[in-house]
Amino acid sequence: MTAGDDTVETRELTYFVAVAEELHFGRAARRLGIAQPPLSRAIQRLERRLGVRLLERDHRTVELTEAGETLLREGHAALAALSAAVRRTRRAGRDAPSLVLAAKPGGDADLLPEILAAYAATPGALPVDIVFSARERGAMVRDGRADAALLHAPREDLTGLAVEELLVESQVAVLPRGHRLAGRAELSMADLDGEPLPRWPEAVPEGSFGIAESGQLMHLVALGRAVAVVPRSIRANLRHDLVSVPVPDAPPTTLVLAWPQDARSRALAAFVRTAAEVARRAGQA
Amino acid sequence: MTAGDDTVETRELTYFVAVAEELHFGRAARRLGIAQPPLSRAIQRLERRLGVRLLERDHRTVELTEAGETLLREGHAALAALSAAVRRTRRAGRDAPSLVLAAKPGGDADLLPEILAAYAATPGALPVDIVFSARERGAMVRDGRADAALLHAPREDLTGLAVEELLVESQVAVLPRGHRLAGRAELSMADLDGEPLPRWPEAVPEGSFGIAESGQLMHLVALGRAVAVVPRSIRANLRHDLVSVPVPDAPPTTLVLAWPQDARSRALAAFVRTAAEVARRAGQA
DNA sequence: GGCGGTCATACCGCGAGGGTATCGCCCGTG
DNA sequence: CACGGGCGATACCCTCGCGGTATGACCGCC
Repeated sequence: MTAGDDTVETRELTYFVAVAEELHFGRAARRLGIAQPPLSRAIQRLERRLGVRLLERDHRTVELTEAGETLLREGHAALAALSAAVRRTRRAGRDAPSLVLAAKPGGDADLLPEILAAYAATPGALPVDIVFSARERGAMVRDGRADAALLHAPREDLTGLAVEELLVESQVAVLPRGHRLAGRAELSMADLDGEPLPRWPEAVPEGSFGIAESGQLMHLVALGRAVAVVPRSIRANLRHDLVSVPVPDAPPTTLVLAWPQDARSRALAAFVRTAAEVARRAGQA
Repeated sequence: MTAGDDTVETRELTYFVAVAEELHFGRAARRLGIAQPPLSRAIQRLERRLGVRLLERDHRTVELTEAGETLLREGHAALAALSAAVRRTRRAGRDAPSLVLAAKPGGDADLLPEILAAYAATPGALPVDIVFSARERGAMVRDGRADAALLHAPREDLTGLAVEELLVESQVAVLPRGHRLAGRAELSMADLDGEPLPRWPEAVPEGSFGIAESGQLMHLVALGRAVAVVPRSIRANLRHDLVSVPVPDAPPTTLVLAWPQDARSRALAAFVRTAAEVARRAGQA
């Protein structure tokens, strides 16, 4: 009876998400670049179509209903899937196809050069564009900006991605050369209690400066403002004024190659296979 | 420069998917309930907006370009996410909230009654609606028709779902009472070579009748038209004219409880916790 | 009690989207 | 080889959905 049309236009959904995030029709309308009345009507129409009240609006305040919270969360995901589809389609239509790999500077455990060389030797290999990003790599894969990314599990969220484990790495603490613990042969996490944060590069404490890049982090460590616990492979590129000390009881980090779980590209499959092969060889050596 | 509008309306995407699946504008238009010319224009507009050619149309034939295949695959997923969002929103707006659990008849390893009882005893428990389906359970969770499902790994695809393992089960062969192998204490997969299919209930061979329900399968077995290899828990409900024989070398099946990986419902979380607890206790007993 | 702010309503104009008719092209066929 | 049939594209028209402006209804605040 109420059933009606089961489809929701992306415009309507975009509008709703804006209002749900702003909780204010006027601001949302400005953000969307339209006037407020059409926005009000669009939301009403959407509510009518879904047969569900999404926003409880009092003359003073706007708040989400249960259903509204659901649509905000799920709708956001749906819009992301949609723009990912668009981005991937655009990329697939380019005349010069390539693979985009998102990596973190210094976060490749030095495997990348060998992987790239091995892949380039593969028949039918595409050019590989490396994009560096410290925090957005997972999102870049999910939204189609990148074909694959090197991520660190379990530090980074892998939901929605297919992964291939490349390397399990124990962790080391990075300390200034003169630090009281710098001479120790190894440390436990307990030894580091009370040391200045950020202990984990990506978990930026609220209110502190964001660490966008490992160079910044290392700089902070050198200044005695922080202590970092990072995968041991970064030891190869350590600044001369820093030392590393193994931390056996820190949970090991796994370097993984991640890609969209429903990807079908032959080139990507070959790249993944090659990377796994290179990592396996490196692990044995 | 070409950038233009980054948004694609769901109607356009639906249209494209129809054409891409039919590979024929006329048929697609009929399926969509519109005339052919507007459909042609919509596709052209979409191509213009994306800046990519999606369909190579010769006066005789229509075929997908690389980009078109990408958009078909990804767009399909995006539309699914969208209708899942709508369905979940509608359900969240119902005045009588409940949990919908998809199960397979006979596929609950007899855990379900206890799980339901334990959950119902939980403070704030919602009513649980059980929906039976043999093949669609995973899809039902993905598209929002169900909040959770009991699935059998690795037989069923779990991508995109969060899961909790409930029970690892070894498998048994189900045979007619008079079968030549019925007296054996155990069997290997090799013993079953050459036995009539379907060996696996969900893998329905092309061209045979679909086995929609385990009663049908058991009937086929009783008629000597098939041999089934299934989780051992079904032994409890076996027909009197059938016998079961352990098959130790068949890969074990895991009964898992699966739900959408980004679900946030408190009720669902409680249900999952309860189910895991019940399964753990049952496993110890 | 006026004033400002908020969301809803009224009314209007335009353009996107759908329909019909037709074209242009190619192929199969007698 | 001429012709008809089937296909997608184009031309043209019309409707209605969407957005804009103006205004209303309601409320809290100075």
